[in-house]
Amino acid sequence: MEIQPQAITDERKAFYAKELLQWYRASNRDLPWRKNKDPYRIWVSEIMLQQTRVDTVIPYYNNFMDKFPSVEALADAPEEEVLKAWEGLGYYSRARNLQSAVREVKEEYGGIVPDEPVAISSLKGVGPYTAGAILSIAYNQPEPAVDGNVMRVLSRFFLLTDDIAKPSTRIKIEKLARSLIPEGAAGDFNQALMELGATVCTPKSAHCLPCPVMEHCSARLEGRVDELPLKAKAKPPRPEIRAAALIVDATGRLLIRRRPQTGLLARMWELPQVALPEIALLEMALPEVALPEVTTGTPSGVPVVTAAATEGRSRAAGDASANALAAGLAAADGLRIVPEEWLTDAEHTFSHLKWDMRVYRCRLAAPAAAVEELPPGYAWMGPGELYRYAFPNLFLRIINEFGPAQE
DNA sequence: CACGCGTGGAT
DNA sequence: TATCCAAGCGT
Repeated sequence: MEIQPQAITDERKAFYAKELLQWYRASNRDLPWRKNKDPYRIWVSEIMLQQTRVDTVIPYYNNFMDKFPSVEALADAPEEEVLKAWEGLGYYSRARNLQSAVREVKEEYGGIVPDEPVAISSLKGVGPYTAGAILSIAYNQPEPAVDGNVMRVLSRFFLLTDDIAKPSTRIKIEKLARSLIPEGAAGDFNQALMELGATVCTPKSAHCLPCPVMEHCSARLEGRVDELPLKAKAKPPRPEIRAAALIVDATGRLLIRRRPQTGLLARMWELPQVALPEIALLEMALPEVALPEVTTGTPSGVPVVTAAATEGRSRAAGDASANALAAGLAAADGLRIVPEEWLTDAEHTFSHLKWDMRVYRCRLAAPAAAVEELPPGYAWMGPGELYRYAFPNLFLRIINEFGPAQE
């Protein structure tokens, strides 16, 4: 580790641990998962807090604990209910892994969350950070819990210049963090590190004046707080143009589709939608042009939108994406639809992917008698049944604005 | 090790 | 508007 030789000394370590612990015990936040040390409650909170802010988690956590207050309750719940309780929180594999791991705890450990590093680390969704957090907070074991906060805070105090985006750096900082844990105070100390990072020593601006350890902080003493921690830039998300179909039948039911078992948004519900082929991308880039009114089908039998696209979008672009949507759903699922009206564009950025989605109001092309025979994975969602299906936020917003009333 | 995996707040 | 990034993990 590239550090100043004088930066890490027993004296500085002792100062750091003592001051930080005292600060935390005097001023820590009152959070719902701090009511008691129930390992299950700590566990759920740590999973929810992965890559997610405290303020976002709190309402989800309270609702989740109401619905699934114990290992037993969560183990016995239907998966759809768990996903529904996670709806909008993101990283949905966390929910599936959590329930899977809780079921293992019920079956293999008699419902008691294990208190040994090897056992707890073997549970699905429990990595090095979460294992350390549960062991230290619930069982007060002297295990480090190194998250982004801890890497930032320690990088600054001890002037560590390793790239915190690299996995190897986390390993090194874990060793340092382990050596800092005060006797008998692992839980409070680990939380103190994170609390400092979340409330004082924040990424963009280190608020040094209220910091309990500023007096001996190496980065501050060297005037290098703004440079640390060192972190490699992430790759920008890959753009993808898509089109979605909002289809409501005569009784006000919305046509929805369940996503695959694995991958992006696994097992969540969505509007039927496709990625647009390159040809559509090309046409969308065209300037507005005058086109003859098209009222009949294309050679491939795919219907063409007759209403001119609105909102500054060119006629060519609207037709191209709507046609690609109809062709795509026919090819992928055997679902025959007729696009009727452009509704809106929805942009959504994932960590690694950026969707630019056109949404069309469509109708089924199938004869009325065949409408009940849907392709596999498809379902009709009746009015007021939104509570039964788990959607990612992107689709929730579209459904709430343009879908049938949910009362 | 690099990448896939959501969402929203802060700047 | 663009960028960062938050109590990370699985593959």
